[in-house]
Amino acid sequence: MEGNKVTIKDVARLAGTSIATVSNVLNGTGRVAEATKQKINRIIEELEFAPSTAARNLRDKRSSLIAVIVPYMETGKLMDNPFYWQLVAGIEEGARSKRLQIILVGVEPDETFSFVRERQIDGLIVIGAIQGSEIMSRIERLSIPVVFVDSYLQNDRLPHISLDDELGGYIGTKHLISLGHRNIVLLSGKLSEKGVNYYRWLGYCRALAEAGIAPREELVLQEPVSALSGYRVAGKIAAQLSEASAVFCLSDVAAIGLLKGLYDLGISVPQQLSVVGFDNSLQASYTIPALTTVHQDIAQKGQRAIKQLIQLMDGEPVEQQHIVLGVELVVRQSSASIQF
Amino acid sequence: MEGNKVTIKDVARLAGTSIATVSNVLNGTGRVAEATKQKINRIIEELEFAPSTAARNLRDKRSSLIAVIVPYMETGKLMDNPFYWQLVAGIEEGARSKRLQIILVGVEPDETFSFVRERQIDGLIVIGAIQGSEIMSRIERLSIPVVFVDSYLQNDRLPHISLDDELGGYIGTKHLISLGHRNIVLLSGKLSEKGVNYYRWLGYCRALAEAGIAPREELVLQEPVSALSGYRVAGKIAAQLSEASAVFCLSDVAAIGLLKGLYDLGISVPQQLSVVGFDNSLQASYTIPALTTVHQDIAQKGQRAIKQLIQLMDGEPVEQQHIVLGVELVVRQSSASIQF
DNA sequence: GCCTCCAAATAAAACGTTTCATCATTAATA
DNA sequence: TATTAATGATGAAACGTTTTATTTGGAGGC
Repeated sequence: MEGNKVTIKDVARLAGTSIATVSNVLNGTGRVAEATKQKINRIIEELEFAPSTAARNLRDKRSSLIAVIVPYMETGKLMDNPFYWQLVAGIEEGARSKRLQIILVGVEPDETFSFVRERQIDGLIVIGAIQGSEIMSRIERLSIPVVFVDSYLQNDRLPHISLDDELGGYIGTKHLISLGHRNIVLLSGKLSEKGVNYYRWLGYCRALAEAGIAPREELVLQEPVSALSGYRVAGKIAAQLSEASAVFCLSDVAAIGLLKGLYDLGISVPQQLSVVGFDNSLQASYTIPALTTVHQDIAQKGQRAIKQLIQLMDGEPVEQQHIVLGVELVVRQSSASIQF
Repeated sequence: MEGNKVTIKDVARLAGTSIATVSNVLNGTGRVAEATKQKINRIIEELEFAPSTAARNLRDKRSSLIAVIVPYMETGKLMDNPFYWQLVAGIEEGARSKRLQIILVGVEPDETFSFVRERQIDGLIVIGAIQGSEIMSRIERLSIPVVFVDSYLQNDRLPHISLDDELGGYIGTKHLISLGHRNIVLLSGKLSEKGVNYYRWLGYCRALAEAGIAPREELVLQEPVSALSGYRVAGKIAAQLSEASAVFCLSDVAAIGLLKGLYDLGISVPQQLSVVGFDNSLQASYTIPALTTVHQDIAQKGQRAIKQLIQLMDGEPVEQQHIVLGVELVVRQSSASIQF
């Protein structure tokens, strides 16, 4: 309640100094006598004075706010894949340690970014932007520091953190091939948008080619990334793709749905069908059977993104514009040698 | 690029009017001739003028920013339970439709909230605050609209959205009792903090009492809410609690871990042990066997929270200070009649 | 032709900071 | 003692809006 907000003026008045001096104490700038400093600090404490960010922002033309752009689904909600939560958690952690705050913005690929200029957002982290989308040109005109995550851009000079998706697709597939599988279904998201799925698919193709296996288009299923998709695909595989002996899902959530679908159909994993996921999400080790999957360090992805963004914002040169994080195969129980 | 930001002055100059008029056009206030309005709008478009939120905030003493306080774990990251993501997604959706932005703040129970005053945050959504924690008195002194979610407060006049946790605990337990179970393990979070777990536990006790079953303290396990906890508990049950025929987990994540732990130990669900979860998370229908669980509408929880907060911020009277959402039992395959 | 009234437009203050240039005081140096 | 240097403190401008009170310029009424 306390009526009106206490301002720097109140502090100055009570301390018997000028507001400039208070400001100096606040920011550790200029020279202030120790005694004065102490006195002012005491009064600040007493009054519970908190400097107005709005005034600072106006003065400094900065907001110490960074926006994280998360894609959203047709339902109007943020993507429900827990992957994003882990990513955001990583970002938030890094931001908090630098006393930055993040604003979370769900945004449709081609939506306007006016809020960035209006709010004088200091930096932007964009998750999952895709080549050629309107978003890119919009962002470039903003001329603020931006770090892309999991985005594929024609312009390689833009800072971004991504994964070696192609390699991920490759090692997942190769693993299955080395187990004797030749008819490997790929359960992917849309390939037309050249995003992460596309590159993982390239890796899949490379592994097949290397093994002398002709790629078959009907084995590549493009479905929304969700558990439900995986579940439904199980039926499709049983009905139309009985020759398949393995499925490589380009996300763990889809794999989880698939495992369940197969279970309901009485198809045993890995005896009758091997399943490999992608992400090594928190859930991956708790599926039955435990999911063999391509590991990525999601939290680190977020941390690297925020770290690079902060460097950019501080005007420090960034050592690497494009950071590609590694992938690693985690073999668990959902994949096995093909049975004859 | 473009050098400096374009301000309302630039617009006024080019339109040959005063900035006051431009401001009026911007906000639809005052009277301004149609021709002038058109001209100004054209110029705004042309210049891509975006009014400075900082200046507005300073003027209006508002920020049109609401903060969502999410608890974080000892690791320094936001809680990794996907539950929070669904909740935040619901909040974000509601906020976006009102052109509000949310800032996501990970905060340790007793941390300072100075940023709220500094940023002149207009509203606050606090998730999972508990009675008696320092947080409460801090928040009250802020005197801004606050909506609590999943929080238990001594002060019932504070607006909050919660679940009928007691009932949830009751129906989950009752379900198991009706299946003939009498030795029901409760896998809970900490009960000393009187949060959601505490009230669910009360419901558990009530159901037991109603059935004339004496509560046994050693059946109530207080563990961190995580899949790993659930997994470990499986071992404990096998080793020390062989008389138990059912486990009621107060979160789906823990149930998922438990199912896996039991599977690894060769204990079949539901034949040897029934398992019931809580939340009906997205994963619940994909476990093997599918999880019987107490359903709550998480997204709605978030939406109601933001809706109520907006009402509060608009100064509208809120119909109900304390909204209690319903729970519902979803019976799937992880629970069954006790086998003799 | 004078007065009143109304629409349209505006000047100026206020919001709460930071910082630059300046000033006062004391200490150090010649 | 006179000059310079260093320290500590300050006044005032600037940041970009919104809003209140005021001004301007006609149009209508008499």
